[in-house]
Amino acid sequence: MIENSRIPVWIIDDNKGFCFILSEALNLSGTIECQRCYQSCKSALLALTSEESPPSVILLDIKMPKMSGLDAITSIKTLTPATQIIMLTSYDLDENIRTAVSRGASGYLLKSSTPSDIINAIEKVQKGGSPLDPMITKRMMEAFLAQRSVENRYDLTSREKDILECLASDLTVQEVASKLSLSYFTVDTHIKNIYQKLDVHNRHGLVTKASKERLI
Amino acid sequence: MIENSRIPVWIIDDNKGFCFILSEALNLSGTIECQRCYQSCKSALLALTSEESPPSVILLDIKMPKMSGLDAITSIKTLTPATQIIMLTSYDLDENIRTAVSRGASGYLLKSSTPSDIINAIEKVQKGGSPLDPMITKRMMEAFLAQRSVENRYDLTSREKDILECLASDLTVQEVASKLSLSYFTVDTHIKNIYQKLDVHNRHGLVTKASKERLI
DNA sequence: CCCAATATACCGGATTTCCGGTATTGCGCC
DNA sequence: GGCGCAATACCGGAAATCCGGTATATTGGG
Repeated sequence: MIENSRIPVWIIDDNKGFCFILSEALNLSGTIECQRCYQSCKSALLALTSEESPPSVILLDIKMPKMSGLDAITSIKTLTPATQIIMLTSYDLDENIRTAVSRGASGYLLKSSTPSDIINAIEKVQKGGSPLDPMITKRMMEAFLAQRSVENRYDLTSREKDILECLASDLTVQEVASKLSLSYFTVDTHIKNIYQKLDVHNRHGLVTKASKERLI
Repeated sequence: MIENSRIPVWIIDDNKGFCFILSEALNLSGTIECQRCYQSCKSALLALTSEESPPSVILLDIKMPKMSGLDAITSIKTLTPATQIIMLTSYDLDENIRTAVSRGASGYLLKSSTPSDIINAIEKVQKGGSPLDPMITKRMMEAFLAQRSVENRYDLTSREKDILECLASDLTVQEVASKLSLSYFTVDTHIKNIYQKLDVHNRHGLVTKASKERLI
């Protein structure tokens, strides 16, 4: 069963030379068997529909003539859902990454990766992981941080967030006070503090800012 | 050239009986030649990849085992972009319609359509039209209307829209007045009218409502 | 030509918000 | 134990908003 334990992999990339070299490298690893290389999505999809044993992992380029690798993801995932897809491409545009991940790609590597990076990624994905290029990881972290909600961005306390919530949903100070079982004055104080933190000076400015920067 | 002028059509629907009947009906029309029926997307896609002469029009069901007709649209449009797709399905969920149209379907009929409806639709799509079930058309109109922006939905006058714009961007009544070269009282009057139309009673309520329903 | 709608403008009183104070309690941390 | 911070609470005056009036000029359509 030693040869059966090797992970079956296909490569879809219109660069024939790249396919060949990578294929050789993968096979040298001992744990991976690169079975096929396709230069177009169409031929690969055709093989997937007729093939009785789909690969465990597909390495997929984005920029290819005719059908883009991004579009191929959906088709592959529909035809053979169990096949894991790792994008292996030169393009690191945020939009491409988002699209790939949302369509079902499990990993995203850049072509600047070394063969051993790719081998690691294939093994990782086989274990249910999501291998990402370190550069991509960094970018995702940044995006994640950038998405911090207003409250966090402005260091609002949890109580202040409660108040903000109420203020956004059209209640008077008095109403907020009863809703949260607080004194009118307490709410007033909180509001003053929120205004200071968000650098606004009235209710509509607050709502506008909060809704602009997402939240509410 | 008489037989060549007939429009080549395929049907993809897992209901074999339905395919057969419809196929007969289409062929009786004289203008249409129903060449193939497929009971699954997979077999149809396979045929499309190998076939040298794809059909002009495909009638496509949504609910099918394995691959949904909705998912097939993308693949068909990639493989043979010139092929027009008409959805022919029992499902009239808005979400399905949106998906189908966004993925490239040209028409959307319900299975309650008569054979002559379907024949008309095929001929219409061949001429570059977008045949839609009357029911669907109605629904789309409603959605279109529902998408009217707040101002339109609430019949705001153009001046009121100006004011609303300013109010949303954190200005006091006084500031709005100078910005638009109006008297404080005029702006105040407009605001009263806007409040009445939008059924709110204060600035933050207005901003909240406006931003919730898009705008700003 | 008149009417309805729109835009403009004004008044005054009630209500709400804004803001700068002050103050107490509790909690975690050095 | 003291310090800082968060949460609670209160006061009062200034400012802004809300609202129900009233009123005039313009304009487009029947």
